[in-house]
Amino acid sequence: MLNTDNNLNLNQNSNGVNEKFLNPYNPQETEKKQYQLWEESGFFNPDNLPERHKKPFTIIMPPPNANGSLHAGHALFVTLEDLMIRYKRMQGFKTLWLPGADHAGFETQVVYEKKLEKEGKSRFKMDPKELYDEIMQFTLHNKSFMENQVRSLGASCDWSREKFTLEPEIVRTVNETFKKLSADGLLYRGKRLVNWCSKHQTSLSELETEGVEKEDKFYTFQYGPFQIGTTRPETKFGDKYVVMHPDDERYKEYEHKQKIDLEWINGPITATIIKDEAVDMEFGTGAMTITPWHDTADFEIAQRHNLEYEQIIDFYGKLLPIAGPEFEGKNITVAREEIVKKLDKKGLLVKVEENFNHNVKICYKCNRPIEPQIKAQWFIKTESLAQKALEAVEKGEVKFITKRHKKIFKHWLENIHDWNISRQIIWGIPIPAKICTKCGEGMVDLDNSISKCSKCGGEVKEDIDTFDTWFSSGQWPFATLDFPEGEDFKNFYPTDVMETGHDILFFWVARMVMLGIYRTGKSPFKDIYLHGLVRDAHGKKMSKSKGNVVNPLELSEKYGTDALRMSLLVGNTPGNDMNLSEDKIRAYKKFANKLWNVSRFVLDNTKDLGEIDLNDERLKSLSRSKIELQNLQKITSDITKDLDNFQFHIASEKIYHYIWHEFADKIIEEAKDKLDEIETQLMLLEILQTCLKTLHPFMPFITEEIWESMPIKNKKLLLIEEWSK
RNA sequence: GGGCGAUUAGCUCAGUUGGUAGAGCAGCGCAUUUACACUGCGAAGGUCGGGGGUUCAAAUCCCUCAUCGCCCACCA
Repeated sequence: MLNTDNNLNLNQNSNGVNEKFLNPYNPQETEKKQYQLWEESGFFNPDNLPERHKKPFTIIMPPPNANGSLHAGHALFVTLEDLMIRYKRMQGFKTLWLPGADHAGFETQVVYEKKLEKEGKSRFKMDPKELYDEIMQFTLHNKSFMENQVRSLGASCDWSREKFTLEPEIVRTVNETFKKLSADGLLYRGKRLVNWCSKHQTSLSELETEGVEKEDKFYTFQYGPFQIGTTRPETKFGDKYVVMHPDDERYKEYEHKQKIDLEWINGPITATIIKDEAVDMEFGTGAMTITPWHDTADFEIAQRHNLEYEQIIDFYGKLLPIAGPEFEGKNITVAREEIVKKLDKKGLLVKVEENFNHNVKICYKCNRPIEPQIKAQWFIKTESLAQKALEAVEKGEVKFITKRHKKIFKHWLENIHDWNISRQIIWGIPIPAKICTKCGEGMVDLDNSISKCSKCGGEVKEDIDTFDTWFSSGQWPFATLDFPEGEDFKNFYPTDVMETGHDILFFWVARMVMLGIYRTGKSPFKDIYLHGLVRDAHGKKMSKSKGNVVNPLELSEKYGTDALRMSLLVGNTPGNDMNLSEDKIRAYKKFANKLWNVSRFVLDNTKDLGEIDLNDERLKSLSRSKIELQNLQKITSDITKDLDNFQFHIASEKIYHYIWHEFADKIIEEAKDKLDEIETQLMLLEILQTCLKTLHPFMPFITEEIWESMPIKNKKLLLIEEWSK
């Protein structure tokens, strides 16, 4: 299947140019071969790098979710991180790029549930253990698939150190953090209002919900002497508090905590008047009733005044017995109109306004409205953690490449809420805790040794919830380096660059900084490079429903990985979204071809030199005298500066421009008249080898392939060649 | 309700300390025994969203307006 002529031992070309250069550049063949050579060389592993590689440079790879194929965003991060790693490796750093795979708790469970649904099954009818094992199989299968995709994008990461988020060592670290948080008083189990998704049957963090504008009917009801407005009549069964602003002149005759009798949905009730400043006097009538169990704002009011809470809606979105026999068990979506009808009949409906615009929270996965519910969950007190993270940013221990993200980051940390880390899903790390069946007390229990409640002595049961994925992945940088005792932790922590998508700045980056400092005392990384979203050619967000999703592997198959990589680098500024079009990739395929032909020309016309030594005195004196070589030096030094400043979009364009419009268009054209001069030949070879080195981090495959044919003595892999100074 | 980003050639985007506007694609013209048709070369194309200001000089700094997009926020 392989064309052996193109594969082996074509380095010595005493009788003319390599045969392989007679054909156009063939990325598919080259890429497989070169990746294998790199991997077998062992140089992806920092321990195997030559002596000169001393100072560590580390990137922890954002572990891709092991639940599907890679998308364009993955191709982008692999390209950016591989660029940095290859550049630093050539510069002589002891580079570690640590790959991983994420079980991606809720994400994967959602993917798997969809699969189950298609097969007519439901997770709620399955044995939890069986379900877990099935998802594990599914994940491990995808994991190896995903790893090969990362390979084919050219990632020079150390596979020997690869970590999976559900490995025992990772789980141990995560559990210990949980315990430490508890010991330090930063963890509590509280009955708090959580974002409940009735479809997925789990609570979600603030970040896992989305706010959307929605038009609803706005109802005004007569509630005793008051008129109260609502968009959610179905929650009103339990409303027995009517709240107004203490300064509202209209209601000054009523006193705080005053009781009044009134007629309501299912008959007469006694309501209590509450005065609270949270009420907006300008809105509606300035009076409202509250449903503390199902509304965040109401919950806070209720807490302030020590009011009673009642659950109206169950966890499946159905009304509870409190709604009375007429409504009990009905789905809230159908009950709403019926309740309005009933109130109307009783003469309590004042008016209905159509098209009332308001914000509602929805589940970011299924877009169903979130039903706030009170539930006992584990919460992390985030304030002190956030404080430390802010200090690290202030002191410059963590730097943002895109300064606007520093602002966004700080703003979020300054307004942080406590973090609910309990999830009611099976696919994840089980929370190592016991819950008292009597008083509800939660106790952290890593070694399964607690058998009765520490507070009331009651029976305990295991907590069946799992951790929010981000709680464990927030510890990724130190967990993967075998914190606290491992050699890797001592050598490679803190890491150097965190490169990831700006969409997970809060989800992940902020949590890593907080938890990293909390566990290790140091920020887990020094520089944060955030990339934007990869959009389609016209700036539209890629989505399966729109059918504009591109598969990076198909593109790399079609145009070559190097071309794909260049198209993701040129003109892509840090932090900003980018558009990816096939036209652009095609342009860099042409560039690869151009370089291929340049190399053919140079190699074909420098045969007289034989094999030369890179330290050849002739090259050195040439560098001092030739204007072309001085210009080249200027270019490479500019590019070095750009790379150091994370200006990859500029660096990539510079090398592209130089090779095509300087080297090929001018230098080679002018050299054609004096090809018989040794000096000319030396110059061409020198420029070519410098171009290959400089271009290697951007386009690793073709440069290594050409390098293989360079007539250079004691040649190493280009992968570990020295970066041109 | 706050905050942020964008607005540059027909399209998609670069342009990091202010110094006569750049790339890819599309379109136009020329070139076919050559390193390269998976091509080369050349030309064309922009009052840098509007208005105002600072400056010898502004796409770049400041103010303001407009349109689009994103993020954050417990207003029934």
